[in-house]
Amino acid sequence: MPMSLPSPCSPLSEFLPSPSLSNHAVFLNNTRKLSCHKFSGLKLVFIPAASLPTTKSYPPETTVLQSPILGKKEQRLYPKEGEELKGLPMKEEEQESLDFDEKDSKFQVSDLLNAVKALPCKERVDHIVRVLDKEIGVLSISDFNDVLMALVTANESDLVLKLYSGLTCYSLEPNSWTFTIMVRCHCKKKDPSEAKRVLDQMMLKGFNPNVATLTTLINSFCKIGQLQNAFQVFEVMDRIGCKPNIQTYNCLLKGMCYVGRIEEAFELMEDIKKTVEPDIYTYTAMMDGFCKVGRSDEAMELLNEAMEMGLAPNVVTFNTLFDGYAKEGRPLKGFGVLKLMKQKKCMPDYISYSTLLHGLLLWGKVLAGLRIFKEMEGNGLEADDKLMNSLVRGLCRKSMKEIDLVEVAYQMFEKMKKRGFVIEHSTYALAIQALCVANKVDDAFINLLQMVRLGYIPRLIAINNVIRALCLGGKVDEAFYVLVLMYENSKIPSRMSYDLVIHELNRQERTLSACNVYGAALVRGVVPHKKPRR
DNA sequence: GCCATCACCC
Repeated sequence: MPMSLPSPCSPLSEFLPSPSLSNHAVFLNNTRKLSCHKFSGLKLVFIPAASLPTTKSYPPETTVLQSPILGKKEQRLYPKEGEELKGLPMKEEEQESLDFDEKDSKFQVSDLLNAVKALPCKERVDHIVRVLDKEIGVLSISDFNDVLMALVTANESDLVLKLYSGLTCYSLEPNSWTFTIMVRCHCKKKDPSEAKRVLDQMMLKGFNPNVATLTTLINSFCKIGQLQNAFQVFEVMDRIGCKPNIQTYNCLLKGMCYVGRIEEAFELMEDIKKTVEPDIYTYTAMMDGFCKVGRSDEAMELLNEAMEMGLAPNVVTFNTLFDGYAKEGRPLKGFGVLKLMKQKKCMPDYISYSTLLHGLLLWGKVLAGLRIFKEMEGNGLEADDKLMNSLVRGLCRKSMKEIDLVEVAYQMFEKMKKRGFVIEHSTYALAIQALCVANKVDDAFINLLQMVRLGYIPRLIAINNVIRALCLGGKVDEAFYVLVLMYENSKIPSRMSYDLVIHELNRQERTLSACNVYGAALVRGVVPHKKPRR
């Protein structure tokens, strides 16, 4: 029986998350990173007026905006001593509410706000930065909203909260739009519960939220797996007669997939088809759901269905499939996806290539990976440090089974260093391990020294690998040097480390040295199994 | 006015 869309008449429990989540694996792959916002370079900080280095006095609760990126000392919000303040004269009641110590202070943002209002949303913050060294003063709630909105857009949630909490200081009453902004702000901070409280407050004041606001909140709950709360908001929507749109449904669909309730999500999708027109987001979300649980073929079927419906898959749609096949252990399927993608005139992007490449490397398809890497570079997409590290690690891992590859791996590793890529600890570790396996003892030794010089403390297993390789090659002095290097970096070698060195010293009949090493071990609280030969 | 999608993990 098809599941109907939740409404106040249908039992909510059908849509609520099961008490124990059936698919924990889903969560493992959902550590998402915050994307860099256009304005992330902007850092606006509040400085308590009380701490401002000025002879003018400000009310203790007053804070001013200051941007560290302005840098210059001259760019500030408060006037220089003796400087004439610009801006409109303050209204009587504002002066009253601000409770200035000096009533003749004029703290204005009117100029800023007027200029900001004239700008499109996205450019507002830049402008704020530019004119922030002018004084600030608040006119109306809608001006206030404009500043709040600009700051939310600029990912300055904390700043928004501070501004909002000072609202009453300026004798301003929040209006519908203020509440909407605050809901968004809390959602952006991944705190939908707080957003819900704002929503309740908003409705208590007689304002009705619209579909965009409610969808934001639903999405926020879904993103942290709180489907029950998401559906509660969905219910509110129905109650106030606000019609959900395709975005709303897509959020719920995604939420269901996120908590592993794939079948229900699929049923929901079928119902969406009956209610509203699904879009490519709907399909992509469902495909992602299938992919995340290892059902990429079904995702591919959905892609075909979407295309038959005349929906144009985008780069995200395809990238979802790359990831699905990669996780499933069928990374070569990615080549077919890549081909289809190009057929559909969809340009693969950085994520396409890196996902495919990671998948190939993960499953040992290193040569195929190299091919993709070259195609990627050929398309003008430069691999970043992380991807390069990953590629080299993949090559190293593979080269431990296919010794011939060790040269390719090591060349790439050295090329990375030359090009100035950051080499991660784990990359050094794997390179060293691969070099040991390939019996390139000197290179392994050199790289161990190099990584220590870079401030990495190698793990015992890496240390012992190198010590073992050195000892096997008779290079016991170098092996001993590794021990010393460890002391110097406050890392106590293991019993195994000492055993290897003592054993080789014994073999070379360097009894005195063996005794010294044995003694050194005891001093550090390690009792080697191997004893110096008498 | 404001709302929805994808990757790297060593």
